[in-house]
Amino acid sequence: MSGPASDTSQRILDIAEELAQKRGFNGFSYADIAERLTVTKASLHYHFRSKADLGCALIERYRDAFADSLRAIERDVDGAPSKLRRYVALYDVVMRQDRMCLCGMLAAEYATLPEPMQARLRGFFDANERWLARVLGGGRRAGELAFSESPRARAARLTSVLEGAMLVARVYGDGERFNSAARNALADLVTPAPASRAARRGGRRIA
Amino acid sequence: MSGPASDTSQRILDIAEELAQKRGFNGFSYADIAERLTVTKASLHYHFRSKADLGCALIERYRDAFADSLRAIERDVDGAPSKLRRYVALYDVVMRQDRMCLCGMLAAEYATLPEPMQARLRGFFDANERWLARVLGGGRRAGELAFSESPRARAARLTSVLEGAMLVARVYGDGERFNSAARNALADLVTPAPASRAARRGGRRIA
DNA sequence: GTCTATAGGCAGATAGAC
DNA sequence: GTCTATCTGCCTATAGAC
Repeated sequence: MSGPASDTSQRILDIAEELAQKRGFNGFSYADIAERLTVTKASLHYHFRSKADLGCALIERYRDAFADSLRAIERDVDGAPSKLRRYVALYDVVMRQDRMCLCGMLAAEYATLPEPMQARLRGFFDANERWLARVLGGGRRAGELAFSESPRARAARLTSVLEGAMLVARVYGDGERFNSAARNALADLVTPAPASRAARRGGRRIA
Repeated sequence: MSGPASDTSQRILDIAEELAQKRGFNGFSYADIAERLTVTKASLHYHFRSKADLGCALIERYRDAFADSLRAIERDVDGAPSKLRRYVALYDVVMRQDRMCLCGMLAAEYATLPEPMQARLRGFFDANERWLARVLGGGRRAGELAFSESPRARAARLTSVLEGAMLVARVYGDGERFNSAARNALADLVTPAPASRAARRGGRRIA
Protein backbone atom coordinates (compact mmCIF):
# COMPACT_ATOMS: atom_id res chain seq x y z
CA MET A 1 0.00 0.00 0.00
CA SER A 2 2.24 2.80 1.28
CA GLY A 3 5.76 3.29 -0.03
CA PRO A 4 8.68 1.35 1.46
CA ALA A 5 9.13 2.58 5.01
CA SER A 6 12.66 3.58 5.98
CA ASP A 7 15.11 0.99 7.17
CA THR A 8 15.28 2.64 10.57
CA SER A 9 11.51 2.55 10.92
CA GLN A 10 11.59 -1.15 10.15
CA ARG A 11 14.28 -1.79 12.73
CA ILE A 12 12.28 0.14 15.30
CA LEU A 13 9.26 -2.01 14.47
CA ASP A 14 11.35 -5.19 14.71
CA ILE A 15 12.49 -4.32 18.22
CA ALA A 16 9.11 -3.03 19.33
CA GLU A 17 7.44 -6.16 18.01
CA GLU A 18 9.74 -8.44 19.96
CA LEU A 19 9.23 -6.41 23.13
CA ALA A 20 5.46 -6.29 22.67
CA GLN A 21 5.29 -10.04 22.08
CA LYS A 22 7.46 -10.86 25.09
CA ARG A 23 6.40 -8.17 27.58
CA GLY A 24 3.20 -6.65 26.22
CA PHE A 25 2.53 -3.23 24.77
CA ASN A 26 2.40 -1.73 28.26
CA GLY A 27 5.53 -3.66 29.22
CA PHE A 28 8.08 -1.70 27.24
CA SER A 29 8.96 1.96 26.67
CA TYR A 30 10.66 4.10 24.07
CA ALA A 31 13.73 3.92 26.31
CA ASP A 32 13.88 0.13 25.84
CA ILE A 33 13.85 0.49 22.07
CA ALA A 34 16.34 3.37 22.10
CA GLU A 35 18.79 1.35 24.16
CA ARG A 36 18.74 -1.65 21.83
CA LEU A 37 18.99 0.49 18.73
CA THR A 38 21.57 2.83 20.33
CA VAL A 39 19.72 5.97 19.39
CA THR A 40 17.92 8.47 21.61
CA LYS A 41 14.27 8.41 22.53
CA ALA A 42 13.77 11.67 20.64
CA SER A 43 14.83 10.00 17.39
CA LEU A 44 12.13 7.41 17.81
CA HIS A 45 9.50 10.12 18.03
CA TYR A 46 10.62 11.34 14.61
CA HIS A 47 9.65 7.96 13.12
CA PHE A 48 6.56 7.36 15.25
CA ARG A 49 5.10 10.53 16.70
CA SER A 50 3.37 8.72 19.54
CA LYS A 51 3.39 5.27 21.06
CA ALA A 52 -0.16 4.80 19.80
CA ASP A 53 1.12 5.41 16.24
CA LEU A 54 3.86 2.88 16.82
CA GLY A 55 1.29 0.40 18.09
CA CYS A 56 -0.91 0.86 15.03
CA ALA A 57 2.05 0.38 12.69
CA LEU A 58 2.98 -2.74 14.64
CA ILE A 59 -0.44 -4.32 14.16
CA GLU A 60 -0.65 -3.32 10.50
CA ARG A 61 2.70 -4.83 9.66
CA TYR A 62 1.89 -7.99 11.61
CA ARG A 63 -1.48 -8.27 9.88
CA ASP A 64 0.11 -7.86 6.45
CA ALA A 65 2.84 -10.42 7.14
CA PHE A 66 0.21 -12.83 8.40
CA ALA A 67 -1.89 -12.32 5.29
CA ASP A 68 1.18 -13.02 3.16
CA SER A 69 1.76 -16.27 5.04
CA LEU A 70 -1.83 -17.33 4.48
CA ARG A 71 -1.51 -16.63 0.75
CA ALA A 72 1.69 -18.68 0.70
CA ILE A 73 -0.19 -21.58 2.27
CA GLU A 74 -2.91 -21.36 -0.37
CA ARG A 75 -0.25 -21.32 -3.06
CA ASP A 76 1.91 -24.13 -1.70
CA VAL A 77 -0.35 -26.84 -0.33
CA ASP A 78 -3.57 -28.63 -1.14
CA GLY A 79 -6.06 -30.13 1.24
CA ALA A 80 -7.48 -28.64 4.41
CA PRO A 81 -5.50 -30.86 6.81
CA SER A 82 -2.19 -29.79 5.26
CA LYS A 83 -3.25 -26.16 5.23
CA LEU A 84 -4.14 -26.35 8.91
CA ARG A 85 -0.81 -27.95 9.76
CA ARG A 86 0.97 -25.12 7.97
CA TYR A 87 -1.26 -22.65 9.74
CA VAL A 88 -0.36 -24.09 13.13
CA ALA A 89 3.31 -23.96 12.14
CA LEU A 90 2.99 -20.17 11.95
CA TYR A 91 2.16 -20.12 15.63
CA ASP A 92 4.89 -22.61 16.41
CA VAL A 93 7.54 -20.32 14.92
CA VAL A 94 6.42 -17.58 17.31
CA MET A 95 6.49 -19.93 20.31
CA ARG A 96 10.00 -21.09 19.53
CA GLN A 97 11.14 -17.50 19.87
CA ASP A 98 9.64 -17.37 23.34
CA ARG A 99 7.08 -14.91 22.12
CA MET A 100 3.33 -14.66 22.34
CA CYS A 101 1.24 -13.98 19.24
CA LEU A 102 1.31 -10.17 19.01
CA CYS A 103 -2.44 -9.91 18.71
CA GLY A 104 -3.09 -12.41 21.47
CA MET A 105 -0.91 -10.31 23.74
CA LEU A 106 -2.70 -7.12 22.71
CA ALA A 107 -6.02 -8.86 23.27
CA ALA A 108 -5.11 -9.21 26.94
CA GLU A 109 -4.30 -5.50 27.13
CA TYR A 110 -7.32 -4.53 25.03
CA ALA A 111 -9.01 -2.35 27.66
CA THR A 112 -5.90 -0.18 28.02
CA LEU A 113 -5.20 0.33 24.31
CA PRO A 114 -5.99 3.50 22.36
CA GLU A 115 -9.07 3.07 20.18
CA PRO A 116 -7.20 3.01 16.84
CA MET A 117 -5.22 0.01 18.06
CA GLN A 118 -8.40 -1.69 19.26
CA ALA A 119 -10.01 -1.31 15.84
CA ARG A 120 -6.97 -2.78 14.07
CA LEU A 121 -6.88 -5.65 16.51
CA ARG A 122 -10.47 -6.60 15.70
CA GLY A 123 -9.52 -6.40 12.04
CA PHE A 124 -6.72 -8.90 12.58
CA PHE A 125 -8.91 -11.48 14.24
CA ASP A 126 -11.67 -10.98 11.69
CA ALA A 127 -9.36 -11.60 8.74
CA ASN A 128 -7.72 -14.53 10.47
CA GLU A 129 -11.01 -16.25 11.24
CA ARG A 130 -12.51 -15.54 7.84
CA TRP A 131 -9.58 -17.38 6.26
CA LEU A 132 -9.78 -20.24 8.74
CA ALA A 133 -13.55 -20.54 8.33
CA ARG A 134 -13.12 -20.83 4.58
CA VAL A 135 -10.51 -23.59 4.93
CA LEU A 136 -12.61 -25.41 7.50
CA GLY A 137 -15.81 -25.19 5.48
CA GLY A 138 -14.03 -26.38 2.35
CA GLY A 139 -12.36 -29.22 4.22
CA ARG A 140 -15.66 -30.42 5.61
CA ARG A 141 -17.34 -30.35 2.21
CA ALA A 142 -14.40 -32.38 0.87
CA GLY A 143 -14.83 -34.89 3.68
CA GLU A 144 -11.36 -34.16 5.03
CA LEU A 145 -12.58 -32.53 8.23
CA ALA A 146 -15.41 -33.20 10.63
CA PHE A 147 -17.04 -30.80 13.08
CA SER A 148 -20.56 -29.90 14.10
CA GLU A 149 -20.57 -26.12 14.53
CA SER A 150 -20.58 -23.53 11.78
CA PRO A 151 -17.19 -23.05 10.09
CA ARG A 152 -16.98 -19.60 11.63
CA ALA A 153 -17.60 -20.88 15.16
CA ARG A 154 -15.12 -23.70 14.61
CA ALA A 155 -12.58 -21.16 13.37
CA ALA A 156 -13.09 -19.07 16.49
CA ARG A 157 -12.63 -22.16 18.64
CA LEU A 158 -9.45 -23.19 16.87
CA THR A 159 -8.05 -19.67 17.24
CA SER A 160 -8.94 -19.84 20.92
CA VAL A 161 -7.12 -23.07 21.63
CA LEU A 162 -4.01 -21.90 19.80
CA GLU A 163 -3.92 -18.50 21.50
CA GLY A 164 -4.70 -20.04 24.87
CA ALA A 165 -2.07 -22.73 24.49
CA MET A 166 0.58 -20.10 23.68
CA LEU A 167 -0.55 -18.02 26.61
CA VAL A 168 -0.22 -20.78 29.18
CA ALA A 169 2.80 -22.51 27.62
CA ARG A 170 4.80 -19.34 28.15
CA VAL A 171 4.23 -19.61 31.90
CA TYR A 172 5.94 -22.98 31.83
CA GLY A 173 8.54 -21.98 29.24
CA ASP A 174 7.51 -25.17 27.51
CA GLY A 175 6.97 -25.07 23.77
CA GLU A 176 6.05 -28.75 23.72
CA ARG A 177 3.00 -27.86 25.77
CA PHE A 178 1.83 -25.73 22.89
CA ASN A 179 2.68 -28.39 20.33
CA SER A 180 0.77 -31.07 22.17
CA ALA A 181 -2.37 -28.93 22.36
CA ALA A 182 -2.09 -27.90 18.71
CA ARG A 183 -1.45 -31.41 17.44
CA ASN A 184 -4.39 -32.88 19.33
CA ALA A 185 -6.66 -29.99 18.38
CA LEU A 186 -5.98 -30.80 14.72
CA ALA A 187 -6.44 -34.50 15.30
CA ASP A 188 -9.94 -33.81 16.65
CA LEU A 189 -10.74 -31.96 13.46
CA VAL A 190 -9.35 -34.25 10.78
CA THR A 191 -11.50 -37.24 9.82
CA PRO A 192 -9.95 -40.40 11.23
CA ALA A 193 -9.33 -42.55 8.16
CA PRO A 194 -7.54 -40.89 5.23
CA ALA A 195 -7.92 -44.07 3.20
CA SER A 196 -11.69 -43.95 3.56
CA ARG A 197 -11.63 -40.32 2.44
CA ALA A 198 -9.95 -41.25 -0.82
CA ALA A 199 -12.42 -44.08 -1.18
CA ARG A 200 -15.43 -41.83 -0.56
CA ARG A 201 -14.21 -39.38 -3.16
CA GLY A 202 -14.31 -42.34 -5.54
CA GLY A 203 -17.89 -43.01 -4.53
CA ARG A 204 -17.22 -46.10 -2.44
CA ARG A 205 -18.88 -46.35 0.94
CA ILE A 206 -17.12 -47.52 4.08
CA ALA A 207 -18.84 -48.51 7.29
CA MET B 1 -4.16 -20.54 56.90
CA SER B 2 -3.42 -17.00 58.13
CA GLY B 3 -5.85 -15.15 60.38
CA PRO B 4 -8.77 -13.24 58.90
CA ALA B 5 -7.32 -10.34 56.90
CA SER B 6 -8.77 -6.94 57.72
CA ASP B 7 -11.89 -5.77 55.98
CA THR B 8 -9.94 -2.94 54.36
CA SER B 9 -7.36 -5.37 53.00
CA GLN B 10 -10.15 -7.41 51.47
CA ARG B 11 -11.71 -4.37 49.84
CA ILE B 12 -8.33 -3.37 48.45
CA LEU B 13 -8.00 -6.86 47.00
CA ASP B 14 -11.52 -6.72 45.55
CA ILE B 15 -10.73 -3.52 43.68
CA ALA B 16 -7.25 -4.62 42.62
CA GLU B 17 -8.63 -7.92 41.38
CA GLU B 18 -11.21 -6.23 39.20
CA LEU B 19 -8.62 -3.84 37.79
CA ALA B 20 -6.12 -6.63 37.18
CA GLN B 21 -8.72 -8.76 35.41
CA LYS B 22 -9.91 -5.89 33.24
CA ARG B 23 -6.69 -3.98 32.58
CA GLY B 24 -3.86 -6.27 33.61
CA PHE B 25 -1.47 -6.06 36.55
CA ASN B 26 0.61 -3.46 34.68
CA GLY B 27 -2.54 -1.61 33.69
CA PHE B 28 -3.48 -0.15 37.06
CA SER B 29 -1.73 1.73 39.85
CA TYR B 30 -2.12 2.37 43.56
CA ALA B 31 -3.68 5.69 42.57
CA ASP B 32 -6.51 3.85 40.79
CA ILE B 33 -7.29 1.79 43.88
CA ALA B 34 -6.97 4.79 46.19
CA GLU B 35 -9.45 6.76 44.15
CA ARG B 36 -12.12 4.04 44.20
CA LEU B 37 -11.65 3.37 47.88
CA THR B 38 -11.37 7.09 48.70
CA VAL B 39 -8.23 6.67 50.72
CA THR B 40 -4.68 7.84 49.98
CA LYS B 41 -1.98 5.83 48.26
CA ALA B 42 0.03 5.85 51.47
CA SER B 43 -2.73 3.95 53.25
CA LEU B 44 -2.57 1.21 50.67
CA HIS B 45 1.13 0.75 51.34
CA TYR B 46 0.27 0.08 54.98
CA HIS B 47 -1.78 -2.95 53.93
CA PHE B 48 0.47 -4.11 51.08
CA ARG B 49 4.03 -2.88 51.41
CA SER B 50 4.74 -3.20 47.68
CA LYS B 51 2.76 -3.83 44.53
CA ALA B 52 4.49 -7.21 44.26
CA ASP B 53 3.08 -8.12 47.69
CA LEU B 54 -0.36 -7.05 46.54
CA GLY B 55 0.05 -9.17 43.43
CA CYS B 56 1.00 -12.24 45.43
CA ALA B 57 -1.96 -11.77 47.77
CA LEU B 58 -4.18 -11.40 44.73
CA ILE B 59 -3.10 -14.72 43.25
CA GLU B 60 -3.28 -16.54 46.58
CA ARG B 61 -6.81 -15.41 47.28
CA TYR B 62 -7.90 -16.23 43.73
CA ARG B 63 -6.29 -19.66 43.97
CA ASP B 64 -8.01 -20.38 47.28
CA ALA B 65 -11.40 -19.25 46.02
CA PHE B 66 -10.95 -21.39 42.92
CA ALA B 67 -10.03 -24.40 45.03
CA ASP B 68 -13.16 -23.86 47.11
CA SER B 69 -15.25 -23.81 43.95
CA LEU B 70 -13.71 -27.07 42.78
CA ARG B 71 -14.46 -28.69 46.13
CA ALA B 72 -18.04 -27.46 45.85
CA ILE B 73 -18.32 -29.12 42.46
CA GLU B 74 -17.06 -32.41 43.87
CA ARG B 75 -19.56 -32.13 46.69
CA ASP B 76 -22.57 -31.13 44.61
CA VAL B 77 -22.54 -33.08 41.38
CA ASP B 78 -21.80 -36.55 40.08
CA GLY B 79 -20.45 -37.53 36.71
CA ALA B 80 -17.61 -36.02 34.73
CA PRO B 81 -19.83 -34.25 32.16
CA SER B 82 -21.76 -32.43 34.86
CA LYS B 83 -18.57 -31.55 36.70
CA LEU B 84 -17.08 -30.10 33.54
CA ARG B 85 -20.19 -28.05 32.86
CA ARG B 86 -19.97 -26.62 36.34
CA TYR B 87 -16.27 -26.01 35.81
CA VAL B 88 -16.94 -24.05 32.61
CA ALA B 89 -19.62 -22.08 34.46
CA LEU B 90 -16.86 -20.73 36.72
CA TYR B 91 -15.25 -19.12 33.70
CA ASP B 92 -18.58 -17.90 32.40
CA VAL B 93 -19.22 -15.97 35.60
CA VAL B 94 -15.95 -14.12 35.05
CA MET B 95 -16.75 -13.36 31.40
CA ARG B 96 -20.15 -11.94 32.29
CA GLN B 97 -18.38 -9.35 34.42
CA ASP B 98 -16.32 -8.30 31.41
CA ARG B 99 -13.24 -9.69 33.09
CA MET B 100 -10.47 -12.02 32.01
CA CYS B 101 -9.45 -14.93 34.22
CA LEU B 102 -6.96 -13.32 36.62
CA CYS B 103 -4.32 -15.93 35.99
CA GLY B 104 -4.83 -15.90 32.22
CA MET B 105 -4.26 -12.17 32.29
CA LEU B 106 -1.15 -12.57 34.44
CA ALA B 107 0.07 -15.29 32.09
CA ALA B 108 0.21 -12.70 29.32
CA GLU B 109 2.24 -10.40 31.55
CA TYR B 110 4.38 -13.23 32.90
CA ALA B 111 7.72 -11.91 31.67
CA THR B 112 7.22 -8.61 33.50
CA LEU B 113 6.08 -10.07 36.83
CA PRO B 114 8.25 -10.31 39.95
CA GLU B 115 9.43 -13.85 40.53
CA PRO B 116 7.22 -14.54 43.57
CA MET B 117 4.17 -13.83 41.45
CA GLN B 118 5.48 -16.05 38.67
CA ALA B 119 5.89 -18.97 41.07
CA ARG B 120 2.34 -18.58 42.42
CA LEU B 121 0.99 -18.37 38.89
CA ARG B 122 2.55 -21.71 38.00
CA GLY B 123 1.05 -23.10 41.18
CA PHE B 124 -2.41 -21.99 40.09
CA PHE B 125 -2.24 -23.66 36.71
CA ASP B 126 -0.73 -26.80 38.21
CA ALA B 127 -3.53 -27.21 40.74
CA ASN B 128 -6.15 -26.39 38.17
CA GLU B 129 -4.91 -28.96 35.70
CA ARG B 130 -4.34 -31.63 38.31
CA TRP B 131 -8.01 -31.37 39.25
CA LEU B 132 -9.15 -31.35 35.63
CA ALA B 133 -6.91 -34.29 34.74
CA ARG B 134 -8.42 -36.29 37.58
CA VAL B 135 -11.97 -35.54 36.43
CA LEU B 136 -11.08 -36.29 32.80
CA GLY B 137 -9.31 -39.54 33.61
CA GLY B 138 -12.19 -40.68 35.81
CA GLY B 139 -14.75 -39.71 33.21
CA ARG B 140 -12.97 -41.70 30.54
CA ARG B 141 -12.72 -44.78 32.74
CA ALA B 142 -16.45 -44.45 33.38
CA GLY B 143 -17.11 -44.22 29.64
CA GLU B 144 -18.60 -40.75 29.99
CA LEU B 145 -15.79 -39.01 28.15
CA ALA B 146 -13.65 -39.85 25.14
CA PHE B 147 -10.24 -38.47 24.21
CA SER B 148 -6.97 -39.90 22.98
CA GLU B 149 -4.25 -37.98 24.85
CA SER B 150 -3.25 -38.41 28.47
CA PRO B 151 -5.67 -36.87 30.95
CA ARG B 152 -3.04 -34.29 31.82
CA ALA B 153 -2.53 -33.26 28.20
CA ARG B 154 -6.29 -33.12 27.66
CA ALA B 155 -6.61 -30.98 30.79
CA ALA B 156 -3.98 -28.59 29.46
CA ARG B 157 -5.80 -28.40 26.14
CA LEU B 158 -9.16 -27.72 27.78
CA THR B 159 -7.59 -24.99 29.90
CA SER B 160 -6.10 -23.52 26.74
CA VAL B 161 -9.34 -23.30 24.83
CA LEU B 162 -11.16 -21.72 27.77
CA GLU B 163 -8.42 -19.16 28.46
CA GLY B 164 -8.02 -18.43 24.76
CA ALA B 165 -11.74 -18.05 24.21
CA MET B 166 -11.96 -15.55 27.07
CA LEU B 167 -8.98 -13.68 25.73
CA VAL B 168 -10.39 -13.20 22.25
CA ALA B 169 -14.03 -12.81 23.27
CA ARG B 170 -13.09 -9.73 25.26
CA VAL B 171 -11.86 -8.07 22.07
CA TYR B 172 -15.34 -8.41 20.63
CA GLY B 173 -17.08 -7.69 23.91
CA ASP B 174 -19.06 -10.81 23.11
CA GLY B 175 -19.62 -13.30 25.88
CA GLU B 176 -21.56 -15.61 23.53
CA ARG B 177 -18.32 -16.11 21.64
CA PHE B 178 -16.88 -17.64 24.79
CA ASN B 179 -19.96 -19.72 25.42
CA SER B 180 -19.98 -21.15 21.95
CA ALA B 181 -16.35 -22.24 22.18
CA ALA B 182 -16.84 -23.70 25.65
CA ARG B 183 -20.01 -25.57 24.78
CA ASN B 184 -18.51 -27.12 21.68
CA ALA B 185 -15.26 -27.94 23.46
CA LEU B 186 -17.27 -29.96 25.98
CA ALA B 187 -19.35 -31.59 23.26
CA ASP B 188 -16.13 -32.88 21.68
CA LEU B 189 -15.21 -34.46 24.97
CA VAL B 190 -18.44 -36.08 26.07
CA THR B 191 -19.29 -39.42 24.50
CA PRO B 192 -22.12 -38.97 22.02
CA ALA B 193 -24.85 -41.27 23.30
CA PRO B 194 -25.69 -41.07 27.00
CA ALA B 195 -28.20 -43.88 26.56
CA SER B 196 -25.49 -46.19 25.28
CA ARG B 197 -23.32 -45.27 28.26
CA ALA B 198 -25.97 -46.40 30.68
CA ALA B 199 -26.38 -49.53 28.61
CA ARG B 200 -22.63 -50.25 28.58
CA ARG B 201 -22.45 -49.91 32.33
CA GLY B 202 -25.13 -52.61 32.42
CA GLY B 203 -22.98 -54.82 30.21
CA ARG B 204 -25.03 -54.49 27.08
CA ARG B 205 -23.21 -53.78 23.84
CA ILE B 206 -24.38 -51.26 21.27
CA ALA B 207 -23.08 -50.97 17.74
C1' DG C 1 17.36 12.21 10.90
C1' DT C 2 19.59 12.50 15.02
C1' DC C 3 20.94 14.98 18.80
C1' DT C 4 20.63 17.66 23.77
C1' DA C 5 17.71 19.40 26.93
C1' DT C 6 13.66 19.63 29.19
C1' DA C 7 8.79 19.76 30.18
C1' DG C 8 4.94 17.74 32.78
C1' DG C 9 3.00 13.86 34.63
C1' DC C 10 2.51 9.63 37.02
C1' DA C 11 4.68 5.47 38.96
C1' DG C 12 5.90 2.99 43.42
C1' DA C 13 7.50 3.94 47.79
C1' DT C 14 8.84 6.23 52.51
C1' DA C 15 8.91 9.48 56.72
C1' DG C 16 6.62 11.03 60.26
C1' DA C 17 2.41 13.54 62.35
C1' DC C 18 -2.04 12.38 64.15
C1' DG D 1 -4.70 2.94 60.21
C1' DT D 2 -4.90 6.97 57.75
C1' DC D 3 -3.11 11.20 56.73
C1' DT D 4 0.22 15.09 54.37
C1' DA D 5 4.27 15.76 52.21
C1' DT D 6 7.87 14.37 49.60
C1' DC D 7 11.38 11.58 47.05
C1' DT D 8 13.23 9.38 43.16
C1' DG D 9 12.71 7.58 38.93
C1' DC D 10 10.61 6.62 34.66
C1' DC D 11 7.13 7.70 31.29
C1' DT D 12 5.55 10.06 26.77
C1' DA D 13 6.34 13.95 24.26
C1' DT D 14 8.26 18.44 22.38
C1' DA D 15 11.55 22.40 21.14
C1' DG D 16 15.17 23.57 18.71
C1' DA D 17 20.29 23.05 17.42
C1' DC D 18 23.10 20.51 14.19
